[in-house]
Amino acid sequence: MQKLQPKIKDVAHVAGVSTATVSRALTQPERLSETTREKVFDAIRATGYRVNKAARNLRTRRAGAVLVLVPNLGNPFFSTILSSINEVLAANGYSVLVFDSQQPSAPGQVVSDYMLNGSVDGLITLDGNVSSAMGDTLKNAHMLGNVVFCCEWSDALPLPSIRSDNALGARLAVDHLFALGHRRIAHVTGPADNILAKVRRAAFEARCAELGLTVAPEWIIPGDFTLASGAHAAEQLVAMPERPTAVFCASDEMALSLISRCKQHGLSVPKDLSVVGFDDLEIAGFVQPSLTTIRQDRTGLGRRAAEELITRLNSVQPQEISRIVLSPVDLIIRDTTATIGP
Amino acid sequence: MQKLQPKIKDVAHVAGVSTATVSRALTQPERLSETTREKVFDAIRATGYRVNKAARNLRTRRAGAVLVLVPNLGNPFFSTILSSINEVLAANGYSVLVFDSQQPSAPGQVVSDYMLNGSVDGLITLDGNVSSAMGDTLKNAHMLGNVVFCCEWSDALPLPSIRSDNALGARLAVDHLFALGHRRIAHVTGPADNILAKVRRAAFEARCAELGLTVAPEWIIPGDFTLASGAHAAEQLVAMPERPTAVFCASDEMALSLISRCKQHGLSVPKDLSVVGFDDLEIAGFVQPSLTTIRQDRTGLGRRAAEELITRLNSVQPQEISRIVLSPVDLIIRDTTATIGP
DNA sequence: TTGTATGCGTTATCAC
DNA sequence: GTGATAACGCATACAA
Repeated sequence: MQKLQPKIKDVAHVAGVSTATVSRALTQPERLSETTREKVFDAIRATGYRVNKAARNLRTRRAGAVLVLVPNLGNPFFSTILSSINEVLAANGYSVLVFDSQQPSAPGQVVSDYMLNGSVDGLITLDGNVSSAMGDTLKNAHMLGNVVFCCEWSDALPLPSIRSDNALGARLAVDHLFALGHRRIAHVTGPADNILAKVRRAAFEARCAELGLTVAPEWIIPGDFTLASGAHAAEQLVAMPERPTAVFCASDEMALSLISRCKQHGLSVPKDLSVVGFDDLEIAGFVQPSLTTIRQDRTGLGRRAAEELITRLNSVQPQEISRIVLSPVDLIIRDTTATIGP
Repeated sequence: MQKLQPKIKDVAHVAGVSTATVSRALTQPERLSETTREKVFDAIRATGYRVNKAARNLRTRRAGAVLVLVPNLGNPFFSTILSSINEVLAANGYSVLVFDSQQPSAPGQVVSDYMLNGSVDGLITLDGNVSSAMGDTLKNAHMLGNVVFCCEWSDALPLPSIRSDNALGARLAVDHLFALGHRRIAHVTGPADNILAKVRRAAFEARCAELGLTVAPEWIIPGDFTLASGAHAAEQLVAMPERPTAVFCASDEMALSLISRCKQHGLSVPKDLSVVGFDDLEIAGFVQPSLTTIRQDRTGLGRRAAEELITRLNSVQPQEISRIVLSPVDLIIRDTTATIGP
């Protein structure tokens, strides 16, 4: 005895009004007289009515949903941001669809589909490596105005971007180490094709140059943001004949595993080596020694990206402009950095 | 000059066939002759047509989407699982909607809405603390058959549940410590209302009893899975007059911060205290000393939960049965456990 | 194998 | 302030 989901017609019948009135009660209640409005809401409660999302979406040509493209969902850095994006969007009546861009299926294709088939109204991408093909597709469909970058970005696409002041973060790290007396500073990078890695590395090198510091080529150690690459970087570091006295890692995860691996080699942090991370993951404050790092306002990044998108979705004619919002970063001084030894 | 999104009618016109034929080409291409099928696909390419999801959903009464309810998206434990859920669902043509149950809005209400208004076809919940009200609502709508638990579960709802063998995990931990000579073993629990915490604690106590070990009440230290609570537990531990020689933590995060805090108090792990965690987060293998822990197959949990749900969505009449799938756990012996000192 | 015609449940346009 | 009615774009029962 399947009891069918009540529809707007059933509510109208119970309330003794037309379907149009029920619909209005749902979408613009202020336009109804108080008495009919209450009649309708009573009927809605009585019938257990829920609006059919598909029908509404079809009619209004809106999805009430947003897609978030995440590079590696398993990374806690991104999932925290996703959480705050979810919070803001949910509060504004939007559902959140999520897609991991690490998946086998071509992400650009998938994302375009979501946008073009009306599954979602907009896109927040935490992945800067979006294909230009995707950009073209969305542009042709006049949907490029509903895309916002968060954290990462692409210089090829002139879109709003909410990001940390990565260059400042790198400078803060270098300045801090410099002030502690360090003159031989290494840098563990992120993936070569990652925009964050590029910017942080460039700023690191520029600041070192400004301070008159020489950075030997071998001190630029390639990493990829992962724990494993941090450990690998440590191996290279300890093997250097003239070891740097400090290292700036482009991510906390690399910094943490680098420190652990250095310990295994008998190197003491910060006595023998000062280490600065980037991100300020929660665990950075709970390890021993606790990690000096550059804090990113992850919650703020997600929140502001979501707000930016909502603004654009609400505007009649979304502009394809590359508004850049820089989120502040802070140097969090903990226990992995110290003045250089004798 | 907004170029309107082409519809099925436009494709039909270009291909010189009826709209029904175009629709069939999309949904059951094998039922068309090869020539017309190709004509249609050519027309689809030519027009840049994409099916309108809302219209299709309205017509088919399906959403092609699944909701995943996550308690604390920011927790890497859950986000890894979400990632593998995403992978399986995407491969099967389902979109993934995500909702963080930590949000202010009443999760049960929100989840029910998603299910009842047709936004999603099914639900995978990683949160065992779903309200019974939600259960009732879904049951009334005959939608309870499309819900699957993953990791956590609720004894009040007879639903399929993909979970780790938590009791075995606790036993493995105790047995390992016992074999190393430990007789005074403490336990840091998860939140009191969490089903995983309950099961792990009960199994811990039961195994200790079986082995003839006494567990002083104060050795059961309340935690809540977080880093902060692990540090707090460490404080209590070091303050004990007759300290246990080993501790089994209900999560890796608690274990990691407990170890760090103990170090600050001059306690050496594993010399003065052996520690076993639970989860096997990736970082457990990258800290120094590396963490002995109980591995959960997070990827497998997510994958199997997704597969279970898909099976049920494909079945004509989903059963409301409480099929329990136990995912194996493994003791991963690393460096935080050692034989008891003299 | 293909075409015709109807309806999915809602909102928007127009009357009243 | 409210009601009748026509779309929204697609999939399917039925015909051919």
